[in-house]
Formats: sequence, structure tokens, C-alpha cells
Amino acid sequence: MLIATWNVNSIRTRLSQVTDWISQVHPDILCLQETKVVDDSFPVEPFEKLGYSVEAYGQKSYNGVAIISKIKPKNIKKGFSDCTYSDQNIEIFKDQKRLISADINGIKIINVYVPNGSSLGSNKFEYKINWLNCLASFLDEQEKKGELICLVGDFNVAPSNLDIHDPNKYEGGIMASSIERNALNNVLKARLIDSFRIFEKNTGHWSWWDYRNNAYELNKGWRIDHIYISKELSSKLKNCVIDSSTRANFRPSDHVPVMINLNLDDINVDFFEDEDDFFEI
DNA sequence: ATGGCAGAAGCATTCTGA
Repeated sequence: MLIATWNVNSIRTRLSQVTDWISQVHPDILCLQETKVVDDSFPVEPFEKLGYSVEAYGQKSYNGVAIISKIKPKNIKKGFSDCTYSDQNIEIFKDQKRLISADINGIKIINVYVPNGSSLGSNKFEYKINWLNCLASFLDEQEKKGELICLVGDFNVAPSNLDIHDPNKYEGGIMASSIERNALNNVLKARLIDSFRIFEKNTGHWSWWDYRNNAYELNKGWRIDHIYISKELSSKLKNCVIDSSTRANFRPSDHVPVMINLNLDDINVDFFEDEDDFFEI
């Protein structure tokens, strides 16, 4: 099963690029971030024509996430519905559409667009850390239920200095601070692993290049888009790839897709027996 | 410290992103 994540920076502007990519790669699940559109205006039909169902959770101009899936997802939840985070009133997270989750093939897919955070010490930075702490509590709840987790998205955090083209320049700053890395690690704890780092131990692999300063042409990128899976799934993980080719498209997103291949042949997926669970073309 | 580029809203310019 191919599971992909892609911050498309507006689904309406990037629509043909996304459908082209799906037609070439045939992912089973594609999680999108920064769709920048309310649910009623999400371009559903192009994906249905390709045999996919669409679950969107968006807003005007900013943020927005979606799950595009060959198999119709179950138990779709939008936002921190199960969050028991007590340090903050979670109402402050409801205006920004940054999380959607669903059950597919017996796996809890959690698609997130983590706040950028602007700069250390800003109000937006505090919001980012609180949001990550809330995500940690959301995952605690899933763990209690014994869910197999696949947590994907744009995390706006480079997990280590290997994930930055010039760590000396950026270390300690936004997306590279120990505060953010600690908050991310508190989400992952010992239960989730970074799919990409199972296969690649070296630096030089990026999922985002700034639009400015010729960053792509100079290959000055960051790895901030991630696919984290439950430890229990690690034996099923066949590969993890970053498809940097899309960054060379005409009018590209500044992010590129990241994708894993999970071999689920020997996983007990009881609802496969249910014909209803397959999306009708 | 600032700006560089891109998208949305909306029609000039501001806000946001990372």
C-alpha cells in the first residue's frame, strides 16, 4: 500500500499537477496540506474520476488538509476531536483547519499541517508548540485504543541538522530549534518512527525549497515533510521516497511528495470482507 | 535587519507562509 503526503500550497492552483502525479504514481492514499479552500469548493470530481474518494477539512485562504483515498476511509475526524490536552483551551485550535484523521486498511491515518511558528518567541511560535503538545495528547488517546498509526504531513520541523542544507546558518532558528524538536519528539515518543530515516542516514535529502533566493536551483532545501509509523508497522515498511521531481514543474508547490510502501499482505484487515468499504467509481 | 517568491482576496495592497 502506497501512502503519500504532499503540501500542495493551494489545491485549486495545483490541481492538474496533483492529478497528473496520481495518474503516474497510483498512490493508495494521498494526504494533502495547505489546500487553501473551503470544503464546498474543493475540486472533488477530478479525484473521483480517477477512482478516489475525497475527505476535506479546509478554510478560506489558509491551511486546509485532505485525504484522497482509493479505499473509502472510515471514522473520519476533523480537528482534535479526541484531544484531552488540558494546558490550553483547545477551542483556540478550532479556527485553523490543520488535522484530519481516518481509518483505512486497519490503520489510523493522521494527516497534519503543523503551524509554521514565524519566529522564536512570537505568539505564533507559542501557538505552534501548544499545537504540537495537543497533537501529542491526541496520539496518546490513539495509543490507548491500540491503533496502528501512520502520522503524515508538513511538520515545519527539521528533526535533525541532517535535514537542513546549511545547519550552521539555521540551527536554533525557526523549524530547527531544540524547543520545536523536543515538542516533535514528545509527539513521537518511543511509539513512532521516521520512515525516511529507516533507509537513508545521510544528509542532502529535502522535501521543501523556499520559493525565494533561487533555493531550488541551488538545492538549498529542508526536510520538513514526514511519514511516521507505529513501531509495530516497521517490519511492513518496504521503502520511503521523496519525489523531488515535482519541484521542477511549471508553477510548482514549494513542497514535494513523500511516500512510503507498506506491505500489508499479512495484516488482518477485517473490513476488507465488506464490499461497502471499496469506493465505487 | 531586510528581502527575496508565491497564493488568496480582490482590484491596491496586505497577510501569510517557512
